Amino acid sequence: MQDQLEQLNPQQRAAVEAVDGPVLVVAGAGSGKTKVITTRIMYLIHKGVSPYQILAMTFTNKAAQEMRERIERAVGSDARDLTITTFHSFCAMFLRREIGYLDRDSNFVIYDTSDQTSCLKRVIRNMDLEEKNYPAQRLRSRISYLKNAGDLGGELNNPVEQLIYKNYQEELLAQNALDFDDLLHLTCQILERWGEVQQRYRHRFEYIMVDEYQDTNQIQSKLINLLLNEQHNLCVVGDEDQSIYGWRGADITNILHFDKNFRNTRVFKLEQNYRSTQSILDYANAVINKNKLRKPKKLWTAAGEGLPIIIKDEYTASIEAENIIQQIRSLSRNNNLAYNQFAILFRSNALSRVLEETARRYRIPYQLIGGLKFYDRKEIKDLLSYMRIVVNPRDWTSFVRALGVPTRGIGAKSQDKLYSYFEEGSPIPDVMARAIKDKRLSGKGMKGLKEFQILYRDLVASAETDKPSEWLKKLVDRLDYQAYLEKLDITTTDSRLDNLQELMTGMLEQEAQGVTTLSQFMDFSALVSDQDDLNPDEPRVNMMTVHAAKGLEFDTVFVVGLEDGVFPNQRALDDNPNAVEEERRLFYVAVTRAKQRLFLSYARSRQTYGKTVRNIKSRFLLPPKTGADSGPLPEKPRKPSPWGDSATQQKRLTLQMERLGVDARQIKKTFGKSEDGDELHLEPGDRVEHASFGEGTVSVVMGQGAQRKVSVRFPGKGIRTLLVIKAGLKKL
DNA sequence: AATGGTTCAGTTTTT
DNA sequence: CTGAACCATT
Repeated sequence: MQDQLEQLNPQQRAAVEAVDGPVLVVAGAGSGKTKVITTRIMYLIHKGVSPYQILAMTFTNKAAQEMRERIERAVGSDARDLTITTFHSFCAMFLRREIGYLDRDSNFVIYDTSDQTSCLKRVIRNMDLEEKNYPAQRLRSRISYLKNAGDLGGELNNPVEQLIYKNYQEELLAQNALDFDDLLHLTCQILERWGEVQQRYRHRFEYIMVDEYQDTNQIQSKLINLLLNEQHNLCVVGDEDQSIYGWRGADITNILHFDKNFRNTRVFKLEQNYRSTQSILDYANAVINKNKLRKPKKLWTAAGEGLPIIIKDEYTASIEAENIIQQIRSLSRNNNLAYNQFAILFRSNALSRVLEETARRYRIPYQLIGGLKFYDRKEIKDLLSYMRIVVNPRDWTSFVRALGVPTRGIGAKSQDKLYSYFEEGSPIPDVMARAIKDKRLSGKGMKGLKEFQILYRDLVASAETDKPSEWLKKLVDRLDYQAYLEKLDITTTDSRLDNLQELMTGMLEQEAQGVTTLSQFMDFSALVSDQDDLNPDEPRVNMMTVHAAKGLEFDTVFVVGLEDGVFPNQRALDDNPNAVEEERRLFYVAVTRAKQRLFLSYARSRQTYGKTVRNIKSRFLLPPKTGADSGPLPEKPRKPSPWGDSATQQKRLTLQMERLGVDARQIKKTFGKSEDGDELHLEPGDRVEHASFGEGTVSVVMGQGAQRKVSVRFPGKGIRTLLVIKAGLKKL
């Protein structure tokens, strides 16, 4: 333990050792925040606190997993009893145990954003309202905002909307479903109303820590208060300058007023930055200094001045993109930087198009992070909808979806008829039985419904005996889902089938971790994001929104589209000064992602929604220290082939061939036997070594030959799925 | 009921 | 430029 403490700087160490009472750690960007939290937890364990009594809340699964693994590496199996989870997972687990207090069934399903929208549409349809006057998506986000801001239902504009809201909640109840926000609300409700439950949890968790506290909203802060006992052993870590989720109900005053809300708060400021050069930090400090809603803080580094920041004024967005891609190409060559050391950040996803096109044209590999989420994809949602009605026979939203995949001759009118049975309180199996008995549907629809009924029975039976992965395989076969996808759109079938394979892999991985029921898998799929899917070892340029980049770092960062109306966006400019401050914090987050090089650019004109728009440069841009806008960096003399040995060369060629769509067998032929993934015999449980991840344990093996893939659990890096021929694994 | 063509509105998203 | 929503066919 002494070792761990000595690795910390004085402020970090003080924050770690201050274990009792309320503690606020103001952790600037790149100041070693995760290290402080994990060391603090180890320190608590070292001092004799039972891991069972420690709770750490994060916002993402990725953060939670990372912390758990860091601690596991240091303290071993003691880490198992720690509760390190996201707010939503914590509440889901809590409610599976305790929702009975509210007279509700613990088999509830969790509705994601698109389920919520479908459910709202059902409600609006039931109310005989014009759907175009009440756009379900807009209402969904308003309702969600109000729930998060702790302003339950009171602030909707008009009586009709309030009624929609009321009916929506009733519909969720009838479907035995909770939306993301309800997870938190119902948890708080139970803790508030039942003292004995609250006592149980308050005594269980003696020490509570909250990560990214600047992003908590009212309901989350309320939850923490409900869990906290009279000792007030609460440590929150965050940075008000990185609060960028206000539009979702996050309340920056939670962190700004923390020391007022808790008397005797000890405050520790982490201002030493271990990520960026001094020029980057100076720029970042100057940017954020313009904000009023903050407490003074100044990042510094021992790393030295570094390269100047470069600001570029471009005529058009395509020229901007072109210059960036060329810059990446030459930096990569001259400084021997792999493509994944670069990131291009933008304010909104719409800006990514021109960058993608340019990267493709120059054959620079890239990966776009964010966009459509894995579990939001049609093919995934289709199959999950079957899974969900098996687990929860009241999930009408999923039932309707499943009925339409593949099409069974049951359209809106028939759905309405079926719904009338559901409204009377029948669960889905009864709805089907009654509709068939009463002959409520005509010809085609009746046939479809009968087939569905049999399928449903079989799926329920299969769920009781089979492992989730076997269950899924049966489902795909029974639906002849591949044929359905081909008929739907042959051009997308391949990628959709890949996604199905991915779903299968995810399921096998979960099974390897002890998941045995569909219900457990469903919670997992509802509560993960695919931020975890960011593949840092692939040598590809990263493109993402600034929101998606939070918490990440890259050697070289390009921030594009720095124009008034784009970044800051128009909405913020039309709104109040606080909105512009949030945009500025977003810009601050963007620039603090860079370790060595930072390029900022704006274009005088850009295509928006297919129209050419002229913009002026962003009010956020400050002149760089060196004065005038600089040109490209002076190029270093070219080094001889930076790509090293022939094995690396071969890997690169393989990658390139794959990108060009060369058949796997052909690749195998080109490189001979050595590229056969079967050569290296691996099975679950094997220990392997990877060049950048280090040692890990194989959890799943799938596919054959050149396509053979393995999932490996690397402590500290999570589970990675790797192609055997590409990964260069060494068996230990 | 399903399909194909038209019009129309639109940023950011940890769960 | 994109998807969602709407409308007119079969």
